[in-house]
Amino acid sequence: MLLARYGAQGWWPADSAFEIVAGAILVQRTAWRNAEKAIAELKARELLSPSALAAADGAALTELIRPAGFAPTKAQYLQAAARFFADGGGVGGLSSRATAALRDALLGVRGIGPETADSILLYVFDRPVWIADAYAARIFSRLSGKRIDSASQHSLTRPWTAAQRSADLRELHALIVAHAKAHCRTRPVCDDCPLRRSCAHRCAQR
DNA sequence: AACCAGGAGACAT
DNA sequence: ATGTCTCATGGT
Repeated sequence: MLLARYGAQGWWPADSAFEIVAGAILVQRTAWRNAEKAIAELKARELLSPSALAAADGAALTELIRPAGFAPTKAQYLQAAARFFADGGGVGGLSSRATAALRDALLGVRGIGPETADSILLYVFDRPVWIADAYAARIFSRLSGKRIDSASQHSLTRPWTAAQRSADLRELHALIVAHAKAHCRTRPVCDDCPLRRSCAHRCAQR
């Protein structure tokens, strides 16, 4: 029903797989439009490849991505990720690994935490993974009427995904983001929420 | 002019 | 294992 309401989201457009990786890091705790500016700067300088980004000057990189916020930190994160992909033989080289092993390896990279790792698994490596992000937590908390803490956010959302197709999970994640943005903010009551039937608590009007 | 936007790491408990 | 604190910028 979310699909009917919001339509296909065409999620995460990017020219290359590694652009998605960079985007996933740059967008952390940041509005997409700000991350987008940083990506445009990187793209204009041909820095959106693991080797080029790993070789870039850190201070210069910091200036390029300043619009995305947390620039000094994210510059380090980006280069750590670039090194990881370069050392691993790029997306192609890494894709021979099993999902669980790949996830562990990603989590070992500075700047790649659970959400970013799962986003990369789903959108770069096409693995069927549920993304338990803040938006999903918001929706589940509205549906259940309970607060979703970090622990239950992790456990409650992960197990049933094994049989799902990655394409569906991509779309679902995108729809959840769209819905959470439109309805599940912090204020109460919404009359036209598509989840209203099962929405024991309430959704928020914008 | 406060408030928020696809988090993650360091650190303490 | 589970909570705080900090990090930084641009748009409403």
